[in-house]
Amino acid sequence: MTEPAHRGRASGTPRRPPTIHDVAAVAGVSRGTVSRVLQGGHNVSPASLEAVNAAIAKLGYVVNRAARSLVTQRSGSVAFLLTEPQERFFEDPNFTTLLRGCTAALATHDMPLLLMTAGDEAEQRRITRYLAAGHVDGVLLVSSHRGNPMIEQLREAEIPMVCCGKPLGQRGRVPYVAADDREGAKDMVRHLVESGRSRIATIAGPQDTPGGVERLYGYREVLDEYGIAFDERLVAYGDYSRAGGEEAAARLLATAPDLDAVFVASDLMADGALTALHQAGRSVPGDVAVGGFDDSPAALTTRPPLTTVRQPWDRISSEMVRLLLAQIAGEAQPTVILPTELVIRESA
Amino acid sequence: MTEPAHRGRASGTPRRPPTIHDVAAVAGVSRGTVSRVLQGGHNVSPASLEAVNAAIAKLGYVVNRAARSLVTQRSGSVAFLLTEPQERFFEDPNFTTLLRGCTAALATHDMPLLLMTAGDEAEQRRITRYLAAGHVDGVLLVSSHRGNPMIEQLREAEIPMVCCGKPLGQRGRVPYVAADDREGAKDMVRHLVESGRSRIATIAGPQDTPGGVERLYGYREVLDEYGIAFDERLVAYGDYSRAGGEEAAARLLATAPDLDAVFVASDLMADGALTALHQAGRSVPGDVAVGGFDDSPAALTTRPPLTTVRQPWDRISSEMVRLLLAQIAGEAQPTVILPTELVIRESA
DNA sequence: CTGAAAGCGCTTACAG
DNA sequence: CTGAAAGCGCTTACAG
Repeated sequence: MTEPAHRGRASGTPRRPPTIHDVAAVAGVSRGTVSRVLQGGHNVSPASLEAVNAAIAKLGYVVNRAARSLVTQRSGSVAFLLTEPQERFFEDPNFTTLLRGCTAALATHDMPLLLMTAGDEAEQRRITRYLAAGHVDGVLLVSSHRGNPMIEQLREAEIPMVCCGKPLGQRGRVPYVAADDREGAKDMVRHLVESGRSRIATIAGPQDTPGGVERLYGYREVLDEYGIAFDERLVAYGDYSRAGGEEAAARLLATAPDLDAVFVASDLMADGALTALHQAGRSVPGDVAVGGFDDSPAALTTRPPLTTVRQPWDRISSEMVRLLLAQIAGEAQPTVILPTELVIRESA
Repeated sequence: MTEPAHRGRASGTPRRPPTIHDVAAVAGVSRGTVSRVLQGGHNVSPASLEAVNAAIAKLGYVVNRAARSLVTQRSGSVAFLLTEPQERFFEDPNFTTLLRGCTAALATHDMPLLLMTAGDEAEQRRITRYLAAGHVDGVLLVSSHRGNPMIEQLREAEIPMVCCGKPLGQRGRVPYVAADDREGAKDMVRHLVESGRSRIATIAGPQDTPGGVERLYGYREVLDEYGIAFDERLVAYGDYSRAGGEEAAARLLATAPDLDAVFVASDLMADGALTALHQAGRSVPGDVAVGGFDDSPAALTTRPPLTTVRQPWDRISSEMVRLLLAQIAGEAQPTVILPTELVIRESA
């Protein structure tokens, strides 16, 4: 058996990892055969296969991805792109759960995740350029607000992409993965009605986000179902933040002091609403039942713990990765809507 | 002026971005000259420089990083590596702040960040292999617990690396960036003493983490400073979690019911301690002063808001990136210890 | 200051 | 099933 050609490595010289050439020499085959083994071992004799694998193990060979990328025109990596201002994103526990899930799902395929945040327009341009240049094979896009210009640009560049949540105001069809916001909201509001509440208010999210729109639709639909008249005074809007929820609840208390339940479109806002209710001297759930949305960690630390709607983040992330990889492989994939789950705790 | 050679692009054929060859053709120079412009424009005549830049703009040329990497043996990217079990990491607001800061600092240098999490041993092996193969130019390592095997392996592979927080139990010197835990703790305990507290307890972090050890040292040193005898009954340990802080506080209340202050080694644990104190009927800061550590978002939502020690996360992340890039450039860089800041609110 | 040429480490038709 | 060879898009001495 031939020893691998030792590359010179004077002290100070950075060590060079073994190449396919070294593996071929040790295994006694051509580089083409080594490459075929790397590609799955088709059209390779058992003897060659074994020799190559032994050589790979012996040398600790790892493929040079840059070289592979250069010929395959694939990077073997995927971008996780945030188009929200960063602060917001990193404060939202939903999003960190999503990031964690996507990293894990991609690791399964030995694909690294590039984290990119496009907070302002200059960054959006820089990143669009980067992505359009083919530095990644696809993009996992998180953008909750309507009219994101990057989506259109990425589509024009024909970069495989899947969004988290339905992208609002998009002409073309962009595949996405989302929880069933409307059904989730309906489950919650039905629960409120069935438990005897009659003056049910809602704190909706921003109306340029899919969750803001859909959860409000769900609320209205259940009211219709039960023949309850819709009352504008029972609707307030928040920005998904704690402070926003607190202010919205205070407004509701002023316009509709007789409310006996509030469906809040996020747990963070629900936490804020709890504070406002508390300050107004209303007990929860005695005087007012409160339902949240997300089942975020915050839902467990509020007093009382929040009854809420669980979003299946683990599945959302794994489905996003699945759709993206399929798209990269050239298979068109339909959008996926995942069911939510009503989690009953103490607040409603 | 010569038009760029249009590459055939039948419908369905993926579009190929322009290459250095196209730029050279449009600019009327050789590919070598285009490359020189890309490298900074040294040894290039003003006329050529201008022609090349115009061609680049006209074609929307972006360098192919895979091709560049192949020859430079540099990837132009950096890994952000987590060796903690993922769940913990993503729950800790300090860490998400760190991740955000590093992404932003690297973006400045047009370097993407690869997010990798090595939760178990299999993942550690896979990732060590990946990194040792030279797929990144350096590693930003977050690992708070003693005796992380990856650090040693990465050192052996001679991969540039900087840790967040002092890596405990490392033979060789690994450069790191950290807040001055001990001084921060001393500031807090001094504040407690100066405000008239005499039975000052502490809830320390795990003793296999630098923050756990150093903050406890700081506590003891200030006691010595003031000639206060150290009392073991005034020390409890937690795991940096809310629940851990609550349990530790309950234990302290049992062993030292006369305590009038607690220095807690993290805000999350302090939040838990507040709950325990509350349940025991102690008022804060009336009966017991509580000091935290981190100045995390949670410090603002506790009741009362937490007096705490701010860690300079923005600077920690930018310094980590600075050290790493210098190391990649071949310049040895010393460890950096950053000052903390006492933030006085209502709890102490 | 500039061009021609070698070479980075792979993959992939193409012959055989 | 296998090897020889071309080529992916760059960078970098080397001459001039």
